[in-house]
Parts: sequence; structure tokens; C-alpha cells
Amino acid sequence: MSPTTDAAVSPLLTEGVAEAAETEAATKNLVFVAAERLFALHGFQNVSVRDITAAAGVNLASVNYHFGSKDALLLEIFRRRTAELNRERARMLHEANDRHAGKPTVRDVLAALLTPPLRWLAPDHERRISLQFLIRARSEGTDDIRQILKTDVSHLRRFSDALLIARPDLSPEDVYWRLHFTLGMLHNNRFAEFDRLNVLSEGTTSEGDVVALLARMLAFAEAGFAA
Amino acid sequence: MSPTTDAAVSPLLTEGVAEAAETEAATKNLVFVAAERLFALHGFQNVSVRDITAAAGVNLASVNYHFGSKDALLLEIFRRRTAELNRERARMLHEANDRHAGKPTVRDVLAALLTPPLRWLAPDHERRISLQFLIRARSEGTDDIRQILKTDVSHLRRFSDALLIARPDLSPEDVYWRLHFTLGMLHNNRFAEFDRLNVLSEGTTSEGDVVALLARMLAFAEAGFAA
DNA sequence: GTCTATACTACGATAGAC
DNA sequence: GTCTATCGTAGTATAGAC
Repeated sequence: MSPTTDAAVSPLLTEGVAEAAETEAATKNLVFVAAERLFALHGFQNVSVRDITAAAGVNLASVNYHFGSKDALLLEIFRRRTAELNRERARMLHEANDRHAGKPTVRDVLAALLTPPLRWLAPDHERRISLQFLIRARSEGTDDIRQILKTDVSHLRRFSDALLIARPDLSPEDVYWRLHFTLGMLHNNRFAEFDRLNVLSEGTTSEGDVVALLARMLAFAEAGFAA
Repeated sequence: MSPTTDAAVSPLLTEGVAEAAETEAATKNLVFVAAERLFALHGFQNVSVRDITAAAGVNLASVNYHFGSKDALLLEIFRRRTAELNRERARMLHEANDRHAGKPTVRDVLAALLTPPLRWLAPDHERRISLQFLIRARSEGTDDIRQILKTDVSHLRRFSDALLIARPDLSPEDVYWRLHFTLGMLHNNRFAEFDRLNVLSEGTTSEGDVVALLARMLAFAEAGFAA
């Protein structure tokens, strides 16, 4: 499996090098993908390093070699997916800014915040498993992740600033608290919570229609901001 | 330490028996209290059975003997504290029903739902540690607890029914979804989320004033229901 | 540099002595 | 009822193969 040896032994030098380079990246990526999926489906604590490496078809020590530890693996997946999600949000906010000459409405700001995660939530979306991972990592995660959630507000700053501009009549505390409540609405969209809602409503609610869900959430949050 | 041995050796038979009976109940309770506190402060996964029994001053096997397993211990604490909290909520809803001849306002219903947990949240409240435990158990808990959260809606039924009566003009789906959003606001009141809010607002927000927080939440949720 | 086999430590759980 | 010894499994560290 060693690239140097393969290249030296094999007469097909270029192919050997190419394979080696792919293998290097491939092993790490196999672990990454298998771990994200298993964590999303069964939870961090219910998935062992042995489960991950078995599913990925790699050696047990691969996790520690490529990521340092099981915790660090979780953190790396969390960071990458969070960055992707926040990039989509920032882009939507930017577009709203352009449309409204730097002063978008409360609804536009909230839409930029809520739409990307709800898009990922759609049953047929390619990022659905990633969102499920993020949801579980956020609540079941390690102390590292909890620390990030506590202190990293850089991606939220853009949104709170835009809301302060949209509602200059409100005190900053009011704006921050209402943003906090809106995030609570969003983060409560775990699959367990949907199940409970379905039991309570006896099946009349359907979270599969993410467009309708987004409309409901926006209406509720916008009303909360208007009060 | 063995009660039988003590009673047989000691001339003070009754005292030995009494001590034994007290010890039986006391040991279980010592474990219960120590576990709740440690789980609340450090999280379920970060606290070992050895930590709990050491803090309680009892033998390692006590957890398994009195509760069956570490998971079952968590579940028993969760059940007891949840029952206490929901009893307070039900009492408040009952009082609101009495005041309004069986048709309380949306605000009254929401107040009955939100006030008890926010009372427990107060810095000097005797149940503050229990609420912190419940918050952590809800998000970091075992599959048993997740299953309960998914399927047990009996305590919520009272509130959804009252809301359906208060707003007969809304479709049941609307009511269920808005209740879901309101619960999201409430469940987002974890200590980590408060910390982030404080960072974002640069210290101008204060969750210590639970009366003001309750007023803010009620105003936001009521507006969401009014829309 | 990567990968593999293997050993080490800590955990929850349990059987059997008392 | 309580305690000790021990088991299986987990995450991790490391020596050596390639």
C-alpha cells in the first residue's frame, strides 16, 4: 500500500503514483463519510470507532492516524458541515442586502437564516444526512463542540447586525433575545421532536413539506419580531 | 458496614435494625442526589459510575443494585423530575381554567407551560440543579429518554387542547405547529445558548432575571399565535 | 507517510462470597 | 444488602511492516 514502494516496484509508474495519491485521500474520506452517516443515524455514543472503520473497510487505527481521536473526527465533520451551511446563509443574506440597498426587511434576514437548513432537511436533499448529523452533534456532541457553540458567534453577527438595522426602533437587547428565540424554533426541528409532534397531532402535521414548514416558521418569527 | 453483622454483634438490636432500614433508603437516595448533581454539572458521559459512588460515599455496585444500570439511574431521575415539573404546569393550567370558566386565553395557557421551568431556572431556586439536569438529559440522554420524548405527549395534550379551545378559528395543524415552535423557544434555554447570547450581545442580555425572560418569551410566542 | 497488528487503560456490568 | 474480583468492550497509543 505504500506509495514509494508501489512506484518503485510497479512498471506503471504514473498509475502507481496516481493510485497512491487517491488512496491517501480516499482512506481519510472513507472514514469521514462513514462516520458522518453512522453518527447521524445512531448517535455519537452508539457508534464505536470499530463500527466506523468496519463500515469504511479500513483499519481500526485509521481514525486516530488521520483525525487524532474519535472526538476530533466528530469535530472535523462538524466544522466542515457547519461552514458549508453558514456559507449558504451568508450568501442569501448578501443577496438580500443587494436587493434592498443594504437594508433588508426582518423577513428577508430571517429567511436567509432559516432557509438553508430547511432546504437540507428536505427528504430528497443530498445534504439531509449532513443536517441530521449537525442536529445530533449539536445536542449530543463533545465538550469541544459545546465550547464552539457557546463562543463562536461570528456567523450570527451578520444577522444580528442586519436585524438591528431593520428594526432601529427596538433596543439591541430586544433584537438579540428575539433572534435567540428564533434560533430556538429552528434548533427544535430535530427528528425526535417531529415524531412527538406527529403523535400529538395524530399525523396531521407533516414535516416532509419543508416549503410549508419554512413559511410557518417565518410567519411565527416575523410576528414575534413585529410585536 | 453490613447491617446483619452490625445487628448481630451490637447489643443495641433495635438501633441496629433502624440504622439498617435507614441505610437501605439512604444509600439509594445518596446515589440519586449525587448522580443528579454530577450529571447536571458535567454531563452524562463525563460522569462515571465510579465518580457517582465515590461522591455519594457508597460502594461501586450500589448503582447497579438499586437502579439496575447507569442508564436506568438516569432514566429514574429524569422521570421523577419531569413528573414534578409537569405537575406544576398542570396545576397552573387548572387554575387558569378555573379563572376563565374553562376557556383561558392563549397567553394563560402559554404562561402555564413556560412559567414552571423558568421558575426552576432562577439562580437561587432549589430546583435549579434539577432543571439543568433535565436540560442535559433531554439532549444528551440515552435512547430510552429519546423514546419517551418522541412518544409521550400526555402532558402536552392538555395544553394543545386548551389552545384549540382558545383559538377555534385556527386549524388544528396551525395550533400544533405553533405549540411546537413555542416549545422550541423554551428548550433552547440551555446554559450554553445563554452564553452564546451573552457573547453576541456583549453582555447586555441577562438570563438571571427570569421574570423579564418569561415576559419576553410570552410576548414573542403570543405574537406568533396571534398572526 | 500510510497502514496494520496488538497491547494498554478505563469503563459498565455481573457473579459469588460474606 | 453489600462488597470484591473479574469480564467484555470501548478508545487510544505504539511498534513495526510496507
